[in-house]
Amino acid sequence: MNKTKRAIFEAAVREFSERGYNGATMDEIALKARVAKGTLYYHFKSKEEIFSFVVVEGIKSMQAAISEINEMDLGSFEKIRLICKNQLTLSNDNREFFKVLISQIWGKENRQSEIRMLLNTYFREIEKVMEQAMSEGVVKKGNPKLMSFLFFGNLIATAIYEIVNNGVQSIDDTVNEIIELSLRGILA
Amino acid sequence: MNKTKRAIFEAAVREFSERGYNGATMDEIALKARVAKGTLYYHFKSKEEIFSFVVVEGIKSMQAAISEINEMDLGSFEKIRLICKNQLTLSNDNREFFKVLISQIWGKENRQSEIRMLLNTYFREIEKVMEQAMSEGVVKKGNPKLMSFLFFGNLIATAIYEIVNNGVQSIDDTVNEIIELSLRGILA
Amino acid sequence: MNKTKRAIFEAAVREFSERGYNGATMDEIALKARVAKGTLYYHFKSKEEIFSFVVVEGIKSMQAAISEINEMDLGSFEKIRLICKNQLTLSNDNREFFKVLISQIWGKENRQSEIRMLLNTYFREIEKVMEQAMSEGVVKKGNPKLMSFLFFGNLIATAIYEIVNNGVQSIDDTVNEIIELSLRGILA
Amino acid sequence: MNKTKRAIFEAAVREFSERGYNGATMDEIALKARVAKGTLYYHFKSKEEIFSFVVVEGIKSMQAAISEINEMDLGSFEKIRLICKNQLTLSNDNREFFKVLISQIWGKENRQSEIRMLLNTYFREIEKVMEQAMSEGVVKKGNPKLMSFLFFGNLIATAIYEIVNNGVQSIDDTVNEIIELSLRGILA
DNA sequence: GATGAATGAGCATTCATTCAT
DNA sequence: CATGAATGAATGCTCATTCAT
Repeated sequence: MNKTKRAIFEAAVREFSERGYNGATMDEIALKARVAKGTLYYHFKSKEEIFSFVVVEGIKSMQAAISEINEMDLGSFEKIRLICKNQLTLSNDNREFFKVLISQIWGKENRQSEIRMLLNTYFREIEKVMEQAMSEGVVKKGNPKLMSFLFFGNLIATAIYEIVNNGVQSIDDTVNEIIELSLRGILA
Repeated sequence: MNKTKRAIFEAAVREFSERGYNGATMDEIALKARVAKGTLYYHFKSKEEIFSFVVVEGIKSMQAAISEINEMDLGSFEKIRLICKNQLTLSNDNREFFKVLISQIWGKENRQSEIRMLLNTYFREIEKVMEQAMSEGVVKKGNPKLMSFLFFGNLIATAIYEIVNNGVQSIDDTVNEIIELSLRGILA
Repeated sequence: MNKTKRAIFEAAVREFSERGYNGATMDEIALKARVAKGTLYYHFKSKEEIFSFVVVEGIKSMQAAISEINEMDLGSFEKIRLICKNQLTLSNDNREFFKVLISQIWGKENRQSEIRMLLNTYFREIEKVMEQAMSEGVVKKGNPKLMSFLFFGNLIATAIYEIVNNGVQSIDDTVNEIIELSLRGILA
Repeated sequence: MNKTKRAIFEAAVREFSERGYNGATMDEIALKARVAKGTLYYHFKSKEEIFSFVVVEGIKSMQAAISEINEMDLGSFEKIRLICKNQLTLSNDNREFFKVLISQIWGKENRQSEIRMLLNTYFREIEKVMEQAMSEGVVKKGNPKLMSFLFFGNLIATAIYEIVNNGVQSIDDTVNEIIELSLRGILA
């Protein structure tokens, strides 16, 4: 990705996360990227294409992080802990992108179906970890698919938590608490 | 709410959930409600006002359900179980509205801040239940606010689960599994 | 056709004839029709639709004129003479529309194919007259289709003649000369 | 004209004839000519200049053909016959260019006025032939200017005939029929 | 000679809102 | 109460032209 395209990419992430897909304007993306509006169209065919690019890149990098951990020589338990921490931190560091993602899961437009498909491959990655952990007896036997969604729900919850009470608690503390609650439940 | 206003309300919920706030059009709402476009403006001041109305009504009814349960003569544990089940079912039955809600939590617009404020009062309601449960020793001591967000995260996760694998599992089974996992954690 | 739609129609004929399809702008049509730009889209779906409407209406009225003459109780020779005169006058009176037509016969766009199809039904009308005249022995046996095209070529030639030497000769004189030349040829 | 310029010229003729002046794009011309867009501007100052170049070249070659025939040692009658055949064939062989020409006779733009001026010199050439033929008694006394326009109208009619019924009749047959009809008229 | 990235003015189209009936 | 024609600001997108390499 060359310099101009990267500038557009970064501007787009910010704009989409602030205004959502429909609220975002090409004028504003161009302004934020400090290029002329025509330049957007030199590098991308349309607003939708910029959006897709943003989403694909983002999900790619979240998956890449999981794969990396999965290939480490660690037990299932440590892997799960590490993935939790890693993904929570990642979604927090790229809060802007994450908001784009979540606000566009719903709905009937093509780009929205596309996001759901991409997310599915992401979920499958989490599922695999859960399945391994189950077979190792680390995690209760159960529905690994549902677990992967709950995991994702936690990411979203954290994102909302952050946006509603912005910055009253360190992200590290939040992450640790969430991991504890998810792993061991809330009952005394 | 008279007949026409109710028709507009219901049309609006559907339209907003299908297209999001910006994607929704007054033309389409009028069409779905089978009234003339001008009629929308007789009953509401603007698109934003219709949207607010939809959101306030929805959150109101979710809160009402919790209050009702809270006033029952039950122990903390049973209350939590009941609220879980009730809210998961409610968010599933009103999936359309729920999608509107989630897609609009993010962003800087006024209506979005307003939603976050309304949600906060909802979270506070959940928090109270958690606090009571903690003082009764039913739930681990911890951060009740965070717990209320994780609870909400589970609602969202279920909604996504439903939309992605639409209808492969009965909602009752899903609800029970989620309650188990949330209460007791995933570890073996 | 109500008042507003008529105003748009007339503005469109002028604008398209002055600038061609691509050169014409919706802004200018709105200006000429003295309505807001949005009004164009209240009455027509798109620029193409305005264009189609203009063309269909125009060809319709040229065909109507021929049909009317065809139904009169006249001999073939008189009919041909009358149709020549009538169509030449008509195309001259609606020079603006006629220019729109001719400039858009060529090319691969949908609207252009559509025009050619409409013109074909027009040509067929002329053909019928020629066929009748042949069977009555008034016109030489030959290719009636080609004759109908030559007839149309004469209309165009007159239009060009008018535009190049604008107004140096009365249209009536021009018409009579053309009829003579077409009917009897140029040879001495 | 060097190789690159010729490639651009030929690409331009095709593009202009397919899309008209305004519909044609520099991008597409560059693509068709297999050169970079900037190269167009190395060889021509602007889109208008390419267009002018195309038109001037085309009319030049049609005039050249007439002059050549005019200089032959033939009677008026033979000359007219030869010119008819020659120009009809030429306009058919360069149908693409011819379409560009006709679609741009109309309208108020500078390039369109320019075309009309160039055409006038072309018409004058035809006129001369007619005048000579009249003085020799080969052609009826009359308006030689109008005759030259009718002649041009026949070229156009043939072009339309060709485009509408593409290729159902050999061009040679069409040409002969047209010459007959123009010279001797359609009456029996 | 030739290239292609970058530009920005211009354009078709959308849509929330108004208002006379 | 209800309507729907009319509005015009806003927006996605196109494309001729420029210019540094």
